[in-house]
Amino acid sequence: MIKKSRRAAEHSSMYVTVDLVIFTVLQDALQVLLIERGNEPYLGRWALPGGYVRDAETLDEAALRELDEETGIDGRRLHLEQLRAYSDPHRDPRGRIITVAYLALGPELPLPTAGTDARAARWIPVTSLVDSQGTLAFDHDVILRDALEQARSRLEYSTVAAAFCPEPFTVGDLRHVYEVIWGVALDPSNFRRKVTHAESFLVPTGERRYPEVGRPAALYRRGAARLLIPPLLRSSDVTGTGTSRVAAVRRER
Amino acid sequence: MIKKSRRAAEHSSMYVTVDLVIFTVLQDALQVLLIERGNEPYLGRWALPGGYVRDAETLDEAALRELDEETGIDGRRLHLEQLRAYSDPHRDPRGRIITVAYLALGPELPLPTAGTDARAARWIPVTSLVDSQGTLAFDHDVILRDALEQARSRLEYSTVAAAFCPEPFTVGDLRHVYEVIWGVALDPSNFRRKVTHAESFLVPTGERRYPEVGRPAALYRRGAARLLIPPLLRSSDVTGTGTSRVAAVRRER
DNA sequence: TCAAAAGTGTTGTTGTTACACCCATGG
DNA sequence: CCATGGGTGTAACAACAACACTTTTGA
Repeated sequence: MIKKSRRAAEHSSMYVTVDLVIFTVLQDALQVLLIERGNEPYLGRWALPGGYVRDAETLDEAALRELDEETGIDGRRLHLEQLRAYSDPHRDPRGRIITVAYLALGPELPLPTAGTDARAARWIPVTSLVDSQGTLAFDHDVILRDALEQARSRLEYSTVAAAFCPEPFTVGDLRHVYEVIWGVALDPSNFRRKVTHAESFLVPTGERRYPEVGRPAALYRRGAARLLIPPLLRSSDVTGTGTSRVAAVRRER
Repeated sequence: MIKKSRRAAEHSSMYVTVDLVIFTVLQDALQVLLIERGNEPYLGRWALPGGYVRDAETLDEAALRELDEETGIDGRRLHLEQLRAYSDPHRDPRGRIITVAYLALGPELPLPTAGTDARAARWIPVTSLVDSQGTLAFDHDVILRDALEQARSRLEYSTVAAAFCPEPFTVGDLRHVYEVIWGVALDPSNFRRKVTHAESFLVPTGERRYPEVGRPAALYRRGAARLLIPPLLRSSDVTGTGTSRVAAVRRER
């Protein structure tokens, strides 16, 4: 912010946007909120929700505002973190627009209504998008891929997985989140031990949930801990995209 | 990038800068490159090097260019990664300027020459800055703190520590980097086992280095691995700022 | 032969994996 | 009484911390 102010042509102001990668777990799949664009460029293509950053707001505030405008969700109820900035000079055909992507994680959210200039808004299974690249507007394919990896990594070292579960939830609910996002099957007994032994991760309510079939499960709320100690590591090969093998992998040797 | 284009006053273009947190290990301490500002605002105050992003370049390219301009270093020889964006509307008194911070890690670098509009450029021990907050220009104290935590965390899961060591280096050199950055003492034998067992972290050259005193040490170059498997975790309480206890902590119970 | 740093071996502990087994409920 | 998930126990194994010990050099 110091140098080269004499050569004004070399640097000029730019537009800055935030784009939101909003994940939720729905129907045994990780889903991302996409909108169908109602304007040029990329008219009719699916894209991440987002918008311009205003003069007097921080990026975090812009992300929260866009979240509210696009989904009607109160951002304080979900996990929101900055992912990174994307800055290719040609990423937007309208001109120089850099964007800061945000990762948002939340429990089963209401189906959003389309905004004023979006034709539609939908939850889309992430796996269907990652398998077939090149479908989203702008560089949103890349952003989505980075966000997915970030989300998977976050589950290892933090307690954010609980942000996907409406409270109160069972250990089984929580395990389901891990299985869907990592695309693997986890051993129920070992998983239980780990999450219940991690301090301040789960707070028992004392209540139980009676399922249609099977033994009732203890209910929990989210504890105060935000870091998961010790971490819950994925055993390596969690690189694929499929939720298809969730059932198949269990107990394979 | 879609909504509210009719209310132009709400969002306007902004200036975007990159700021560099350049770390090196020098004289048993982690040092950061700072410049003394030669212009208003914050004239005479110490700040992170950085500059405006130009029209036709990505943020990465801007960071590499600034690195070259401020230090004369070829950025391809060191580790460079995006940290995050800082966007407080009042972070720069000149107006709305958001910045994207970069973390750069490299081996003992040449003492930089001051740029055209910086009075001076110096390596400063990080601990002296973190202990006394509120000394740097803009929000650079916050950026520095975030960068330090990021660097400490990176050592756990990646092989970047080797980026601080001029090749070829010994296991002792590498351990020294960990000790200085984490501010703790590590057990030499256990450290050795971990880094030599991690695949493709260290490549033996077959040579040895003969120190002034003591047994000669095997020399290594950096291997191809960028992820450290298994990770080298700091045992928890690595939160302080001091390198002062490096020697004292060893073998405490 | 001593100091100093490199490097090896060993032991107890902790966390993980794989799996056997028991529990509580609705049909 | 059986299917279905919830939940406990346990033995084999891997990683790790602590630390005793050996090796190789210059002085």
